[in-house]
Amino acid sequence: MPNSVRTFADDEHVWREGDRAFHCAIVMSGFLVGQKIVGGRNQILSVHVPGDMPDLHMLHLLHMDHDLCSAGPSTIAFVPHTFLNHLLVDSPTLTHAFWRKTLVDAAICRQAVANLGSRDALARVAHFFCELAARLEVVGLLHEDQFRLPFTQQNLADVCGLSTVHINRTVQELRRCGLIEWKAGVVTLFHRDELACVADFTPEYLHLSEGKRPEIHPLPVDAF
Amino acid sequence: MPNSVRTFADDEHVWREGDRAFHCAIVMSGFLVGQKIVGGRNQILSVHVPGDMPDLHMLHLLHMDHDLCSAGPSTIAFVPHTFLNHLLVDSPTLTHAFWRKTLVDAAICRQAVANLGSRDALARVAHFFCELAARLEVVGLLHEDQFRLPFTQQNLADVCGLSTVHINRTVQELRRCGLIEWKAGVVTLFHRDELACVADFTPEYLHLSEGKRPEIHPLPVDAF
DNA sequence: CGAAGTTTTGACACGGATCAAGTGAGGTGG
DNA sequence: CCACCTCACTTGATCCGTGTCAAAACTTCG
Repeated sequence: MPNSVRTFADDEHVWREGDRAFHCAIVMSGFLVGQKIVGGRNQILSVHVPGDMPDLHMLHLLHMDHDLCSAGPSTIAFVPHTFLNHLLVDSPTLTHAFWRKTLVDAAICRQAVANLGSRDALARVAHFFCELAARLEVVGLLHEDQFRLPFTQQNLADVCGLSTVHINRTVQELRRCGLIEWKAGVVTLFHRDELACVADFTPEYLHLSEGKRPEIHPLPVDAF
Repeated sequence: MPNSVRTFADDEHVWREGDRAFHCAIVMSGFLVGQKIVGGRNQILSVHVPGDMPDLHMLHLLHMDHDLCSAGPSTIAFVPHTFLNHLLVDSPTLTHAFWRKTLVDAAICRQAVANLGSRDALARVAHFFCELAARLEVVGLLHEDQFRLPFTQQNLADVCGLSTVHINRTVQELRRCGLIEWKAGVVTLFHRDELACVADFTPEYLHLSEGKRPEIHPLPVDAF
């Protein structure tokens, strides 16, 4: 694919709200977050890990409705929309794959709504770690329940809709319970099952292990 | 389109979490909500108005990750996936339109994250009314800033992640300020601009008035 | 070594939850 | 047509989770 790669420092903007994008970003390394100032606070709407295409939706929408910003240093590849559009015209399969990717992002977003609307601070933070671990595992960035996370506690506060002070106390509680460690930008999960229990986390919404999309004329079930 | 129409009473389930769907629902009248029990509470993740296709994502995902449920009586049309898939194979334009629809739903979901994460009760409720009015206006169900809403205050509480008691007080405050009226299942917005101000509502994220998707070989800009 | 940013701690304030009781309004049966 | 029941809405009192403010300890880096 034709592409140009660019590196971003911590807290550098890839797109801003209102921007019109002519390229799709692909996270090669590091983390990107979708965010927006609302009610005087910065609210992180989505977290994107390597392999994600955080602005795939811009293929069909005219203007960004939030900022896209690096959290920690990251390297991003940009592919022209024109190229992708030609690709998609020729390949229904690829179209479905891309579409599906945006649908999984939407499912993750729905889960965030559930998280913010109905869980207390401890469960929210625990859920964040569980989800991130699950997603990083898929792309091979989780090693022995351990992963790099170049976030400040402020970032985590912006994800969880909490104050930094309270995030700090909540993270300490998770540490005290022996569930996680987080220092020098590295997170370790000590008891993933217990953490998942605290978080009320189940990974189904990530739609990870679902079989491939069936052919349009489905095969008999026992063909699988 | 081949379709079967069914009516649902208040609080009847269309799909449940884990279900596999072989038809797409289209809301003909009434309201559907996507919801999920989380942390002992019922959290409404999305609200669907007539014209919406609340489970369009099930064309590509295997299992529902939340319940779909009627709020108030509603009539729903069901179209077989097999039919839609054939339609989409033949029409890239329609594929883009459907894809785009799921992307707008995702944008609305992101806004819900912002809402729950960063706004206080008053702004959340006000935002809900603003958004719903804007969406109903598009489908011609808003008449003189007035629309039918067959919700209980409990439903609204589930949308906003608040208790019924507090929803009640918040709605009363909006009434006291002369911003809304809500009785007998009919909502009236008295000062939409002021309400939008309280809610910090801007409709861009609904991506309503954006021009149509340009052709893949774009025309010169002054062609519009 | 100093400066700036991040994490930690404590004291206190407040928004919203919870609990409990009371008021309606619509639906049903006698 | 009225008595009753149920469910939604309303109100008041109290409690708790989280926010805010302010300062101290620690880190990172120039």
